[in-house]
Amino acid sequence: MGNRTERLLAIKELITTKKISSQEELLNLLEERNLNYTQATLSRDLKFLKVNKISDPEKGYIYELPDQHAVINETAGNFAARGFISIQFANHLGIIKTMPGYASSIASLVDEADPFEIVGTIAGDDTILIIPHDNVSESDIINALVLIIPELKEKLS
Amino acid sequence: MGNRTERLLAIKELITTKKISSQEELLNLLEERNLNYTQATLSRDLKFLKVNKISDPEKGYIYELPDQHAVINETAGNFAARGFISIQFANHLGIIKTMPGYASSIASLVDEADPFEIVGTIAGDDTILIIPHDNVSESDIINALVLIIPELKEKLS
DNA sequence: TTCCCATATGTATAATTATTCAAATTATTT
DNA sequence: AAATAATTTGAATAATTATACATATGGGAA
Repeated sequence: MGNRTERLLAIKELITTKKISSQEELLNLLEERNLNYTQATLSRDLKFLKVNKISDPEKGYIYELPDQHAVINETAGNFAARGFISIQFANHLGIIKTMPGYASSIASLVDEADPFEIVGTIAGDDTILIIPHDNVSESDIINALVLIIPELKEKLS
Repeated sequence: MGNRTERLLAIKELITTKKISSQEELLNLLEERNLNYTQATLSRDLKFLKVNKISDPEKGYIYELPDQHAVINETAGNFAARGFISIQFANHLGIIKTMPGYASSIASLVDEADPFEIVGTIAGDDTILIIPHDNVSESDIINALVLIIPELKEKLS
């Protein structure tokens, strides 16, 4: 034993690829992969993975991973917040680091909101350059960002 | 006893307004409204209403009505629809033009929805290349897009 | 009305899932 | 390394949820 991680990955894969409606069913599928555990462990795993049980026309109820919906579910702000990594300042300029691919969409949120603290932005793939107006402090910029993307609040304090 | 409808309405209301994590809990809340039933009936009601049980940080798992998502849902779609400008086809490839910065986030919606018409996407800053499977028509692609982002419907007809 | 038939519900129980407790394993500190 | 703490797991069991079966209720059809 001892391969909790392997088991959790297998569970995620099985849940996304098959319609599974009970822990026993899942248990058997894991067994086919030589992952032998008990129902108790599975119960804990499902809770850990925050697996939901949702209505299904075919099988009554089936397990589903939580982010299935979360993706669709997402607001622009959540989307931005997820990709946001950090902001630093150098020479009166702000540099936001994002996850790959997120920079331009986050920057465009800033541009659209058009906060008066900011002249403009330049976005690459994972970096945004924030160009502030004169006499605008770093904390002004941060406050403006939180205003535009409230979901960033936690990451920025 | 004959007020099944009243009971079902009460259940829906209770589930949307409170975090309820067991049938017994729900049973007691119904009792407070002079709706006296048994757990068996509730079990059937929840199945009838297609109520899901989803992970909740506070209470472990709670009941949730199935269309809750649909509403929030709109936001990601609206976000995408707002940035969408046009789609054209050339050489069996689709080219979506978006407002600056929107390309990658719209493309990721498409990727995540994974429609079987589409092999994959490549996104720049304001352009997405859609690579369809063979034998897929332009209108198939458009229909798939509308499925993924219903808000696009008006723009695409 | 009387006889069906479909639906709704309760009781009892089966099936499923969560948890307690102890043992084993793994990680951390001294 | 030894000691200690934290984590993981299984077995047994508790708690929760679903269902088989019986009974009741209400709505047509004859």
